[in-house]
Amino acid sequence: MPIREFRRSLPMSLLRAREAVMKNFTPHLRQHDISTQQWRVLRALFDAIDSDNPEVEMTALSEQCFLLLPSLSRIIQNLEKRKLVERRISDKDQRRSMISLSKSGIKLVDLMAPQSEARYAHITEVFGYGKLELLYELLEELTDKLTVTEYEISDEEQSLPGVKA
Amino acid sequence: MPIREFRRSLPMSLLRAREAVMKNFTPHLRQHDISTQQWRVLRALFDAIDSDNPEVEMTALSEQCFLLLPSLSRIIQNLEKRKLVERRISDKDQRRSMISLSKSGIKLVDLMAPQSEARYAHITEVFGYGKLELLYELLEELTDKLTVTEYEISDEEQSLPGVKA
DNA sequence: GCGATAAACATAACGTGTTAAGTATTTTAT
DNA sequence: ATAAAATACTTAACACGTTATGTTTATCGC
Repeated sequence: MPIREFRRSLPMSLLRAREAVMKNFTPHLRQHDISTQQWRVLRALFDAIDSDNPEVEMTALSEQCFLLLPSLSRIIQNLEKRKLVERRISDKDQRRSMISLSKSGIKLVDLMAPQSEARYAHITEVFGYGKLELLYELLEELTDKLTVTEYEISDEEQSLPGVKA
Repeated sequence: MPIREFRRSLPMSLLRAREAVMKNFTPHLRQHDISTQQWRVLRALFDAIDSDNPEVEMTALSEQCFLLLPSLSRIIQNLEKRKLVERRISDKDQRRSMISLSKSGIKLVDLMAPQSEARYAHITEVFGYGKLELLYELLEELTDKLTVTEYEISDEEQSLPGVKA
């Protein structure tokens, strides 16, 4: 008997959906020479301004943006060169970098965010609010259930943040 | 008013879910030095064996595997060096490459497929068959609806395969 | 206090994503 | 029949994903 037809695979379906969604955003981002990952960083730093502290450490930022540290390291260097973010070494701990949006960074997010929100509204309208909420819930539940049972199925021991064996 | 909290963004949710799912497969793939993309190619070529023709053209393969041609081009070169796939120039059209699994390629897929299926069964069990089906349907509908309306919202004209304006 | 360990990042290396440009065939138009 | 356009890739360039390794600073054990 043939193995499951591979076009109906969960990773592929998620990938296709993600690509379809992203195509609604990337053209606008590209007009400003911002990648989707760079945009995630800018958005996260923008959100931080409204909270207590506008400065975010690399590790915290990498978790919020779902980026690995090596990727974030390059991205911040890039954004730093373009004067969109600023880096300050922590006084208390010389290892820590405190990242924040620069003035032009804030200006850029202010400029771009409305367009992004408009595209998001478009997706919500096309797909339907109820279905979108349902999809969010399903995705979250899937992620949670797979993350919790993750270590049970790994052959080799691997570090699992948040899970103490 | 603050813009929508960015951790609840559709691309991020899809990305997190995909990552969570992939973590069930990648350790096994890595044991055989196969990337997820390489695995998609091997699986597609394996499926082709059961159909009428075991040889697949690059363009067809790229569509089936959801890979852009430049990526596929590198991947096939890699798999060719490792003697997992074979390439033959089409007699009818010298531009076309006909790709097929080699004997050792078939052996590798035969060896790896059961493990992959087992992981997939695990996911189905953990998440629930019904929910998985529902998720598939939602993802497909989302993808379709966004793909159809794609050209309406693009600022610049861009080539849209499968959509004649 | 001082050596060992850990934490916070940076760099390196390789594969992939993506756009642009190049090459070689085939088809089309005249 | 031949120049022009299209097709099927390949190559190039740059950013990101991922693992491994390096570097610096802080903390822990004694």
